[in-house]
Amino acid sequence: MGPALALVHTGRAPTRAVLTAELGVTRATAGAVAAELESLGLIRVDTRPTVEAGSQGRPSHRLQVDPDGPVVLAAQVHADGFRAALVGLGGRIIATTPGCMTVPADPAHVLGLVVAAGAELLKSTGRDCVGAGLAVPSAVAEPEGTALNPLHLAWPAGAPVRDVFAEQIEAHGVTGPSGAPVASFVGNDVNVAALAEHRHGAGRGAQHLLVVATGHRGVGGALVLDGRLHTGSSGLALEVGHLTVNPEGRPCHCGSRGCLDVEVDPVAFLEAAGRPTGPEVSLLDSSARLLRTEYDDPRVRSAAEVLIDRLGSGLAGLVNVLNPDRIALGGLHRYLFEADPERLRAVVADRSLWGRSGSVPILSCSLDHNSLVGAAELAWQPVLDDPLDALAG
Amino acid sequence: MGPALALVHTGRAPTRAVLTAELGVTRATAGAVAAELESLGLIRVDTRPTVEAGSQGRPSHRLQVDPDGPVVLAAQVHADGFRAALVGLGGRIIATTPGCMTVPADPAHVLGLVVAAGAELLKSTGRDCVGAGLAVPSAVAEPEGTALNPLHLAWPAGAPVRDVFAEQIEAHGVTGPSGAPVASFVGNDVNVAALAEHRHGAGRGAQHLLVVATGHRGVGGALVLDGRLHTGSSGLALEVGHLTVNPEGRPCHCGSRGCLDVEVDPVAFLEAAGRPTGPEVSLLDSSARLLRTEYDDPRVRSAAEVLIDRLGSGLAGLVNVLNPDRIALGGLHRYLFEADPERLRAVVADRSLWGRSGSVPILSCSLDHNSLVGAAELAWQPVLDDPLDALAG
DNA sequence: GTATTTTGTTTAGCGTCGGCACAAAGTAAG
DNA sequence: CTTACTTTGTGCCGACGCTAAACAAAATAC
Repeated sequence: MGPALALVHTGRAPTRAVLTAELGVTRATAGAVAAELESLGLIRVDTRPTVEAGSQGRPSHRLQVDPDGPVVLAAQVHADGFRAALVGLGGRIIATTPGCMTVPADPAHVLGLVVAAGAELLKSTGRDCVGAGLAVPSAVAEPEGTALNPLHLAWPAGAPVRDVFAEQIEAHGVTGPSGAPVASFVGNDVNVAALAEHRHGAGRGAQHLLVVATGHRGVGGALVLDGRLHTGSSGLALEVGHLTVNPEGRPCHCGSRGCLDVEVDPVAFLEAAGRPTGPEVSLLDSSARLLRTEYDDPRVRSAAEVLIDRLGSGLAGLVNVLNPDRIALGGLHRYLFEADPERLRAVVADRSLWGRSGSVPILSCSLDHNSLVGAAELAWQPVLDDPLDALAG
Repeated sequence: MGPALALVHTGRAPTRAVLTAELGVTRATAGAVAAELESLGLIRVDTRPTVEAGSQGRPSHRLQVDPDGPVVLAAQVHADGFRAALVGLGGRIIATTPGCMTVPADPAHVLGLVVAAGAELLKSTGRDCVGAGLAVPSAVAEPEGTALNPLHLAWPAGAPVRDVFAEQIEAHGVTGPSGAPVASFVGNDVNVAALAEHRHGAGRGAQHLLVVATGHRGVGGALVLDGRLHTGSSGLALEVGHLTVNPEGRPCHCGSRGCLDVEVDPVAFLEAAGRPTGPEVSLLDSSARLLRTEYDDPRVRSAAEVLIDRLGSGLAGLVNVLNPDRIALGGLHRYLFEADPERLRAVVADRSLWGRSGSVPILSCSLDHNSLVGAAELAWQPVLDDPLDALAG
């Protein structure tokens, strides 16, 4: 049954006829698989006649994820607080808490709060839960599941986030249909956001998707290869923050100088534009506002151009190494790109080796809450891989 | 039957019992698969009693590739000439031509010579041929199969090497058991060398293997992910030659300065060591000799240390992005590494972000003629994937 | 109204694999 | 030397999943 549910999940199998073609099996087999998924309550077959212009033959029934089907619990923690959501198949956010602010606290406390919020959502909606996923702003070492640099959270380096999250899931009674605590997964926020963008957003249809994004501080990268996240052999791949993008640049805590991490982030931008870098929470937002509404201010524009050139230099280096066929940008990088798309495209093309790779399409991330949806993707993965086993076991 | 032959090919299935465990099937199934492969003439079952100390139970028969089985034609062209070989399963070189020198000439001429040499080997040995592979010192664009920068060969950029190679295979009557011309494949020399090292050399058992190597001029990189070559979405990944490793370095033809390509190659080394850079053909060999026999010369040592530091800087950047669990070095990089292994390891560990990734093991490439064996791997791949289909079709 | 096209379903049959029993070939212990 | 035990290899049977093929259904084309 393998990848059939994934095809419906990502919208690549709108009908049984397409599913048949995508799976490379007979209509009989595809029909049986669809019936099985329907009996599991995961998908629905819409038998209403669809008005499709210019098509001959018997109209096909539409396959769609069951809007009343099971959900997964998605959680995100970041510097300022946390958010929990319930996410269905297809990346649909069924319910979400408002963004909650917290003071820094130890992992068990913060994850307890976010899991409690998610459990509350489950209770109030009455949905079945089949998994849980968490996105954290830190590299996550595999296979231990520890957070190596949760600096923004004031957590100790090496905090065992996977285990703590699993404990909280169990403690708050987040159980699946079988009554046992659901399986839980933890990933870096940019990594899982890339997964979400690949399946439901700006990365749909890309073979190799590179995502680069900033949060309030620091730069993250992620790579989706043939539909799977590339996290390297110990979860630490795509640490792109310390590519050199300005040989004369400011020193970085890593020991080098001119790193992407310190050269292309909201602080660097606001300083270059001569704006205050006051209360931390709004650095990204105020950068975005500046780029969108005051781009005719010469200081803003020239600051943006300098940062665009440096970002382009970093992206070109990544293009030479990874040869992706699409790039999606998030956070400040997205706003810089949208301020002057052609400039960034030109810099990347100019500094990457092959015109062909240089012309790699660059897009903005297109999903709201892509880290939440991505955390949910982690939790959905076992169901996508083997629905029968994941729901029955 | 999938990966069974690949397990024998790479030495991971020495007996049927191990094959059973590796495939995760029953003994009955594994035995049937082995019998099938034996009937195809690909492997042999050695029933002689093997002396294995300390093992209870019935001794197992050894599975080995059939030394008299079919071969593939492997070809390599480089700046100075070419070489052809016949390679059996297991990466065994059955026969090889001596290295042949040529003057630069057009692709059809050079590839005609190398294929003719290979055809001659086939004729003189009387072996069955089931495929052909070619390694070229140039990026190969996919899916076109064109050589983008065959500078060392004095070929035009964009030369359709795959088509030309296939034409020469057909023209010289290199046919398989069915009588049709064998399938042919072309790859970049460092890429296919990485494949060979992963399967039969220094990369055995690695999950994600990074290979960096120099030839006479220029730097090449390759990445093997979960046993498959990562060539990016258009064949141009791992162009590592233009990583910046020396911000104050010499200008590079790519427009930047201080690129790995010009900072860590034989010319840069010999110049730094105050040695002549005369006749092109021996630049790599004389660098190697210098590093092995005159490392107590202060100028040699200090030149080597400077280049080791720059190489380490480039490798650290790649480690941060790719997070491999092993690195294998070839060409000059190998000799630099062997001159002072601890220094290179220390630089890589120091400049990569995580101590854990920093401690990634670094090794020397260990196969003779790894590009030839790698070219053969390309040709073997269809047989490994589906022996029945590849040999019967 | 009839033919054509495409989709969906039913049935029969084939091949692959797992489970199981049994045989084979060694070591370990008496 | 005999017996017990462990591990490997093989033959048989049944469950399962898939394909092929025929049939049915629902639209358009003429």
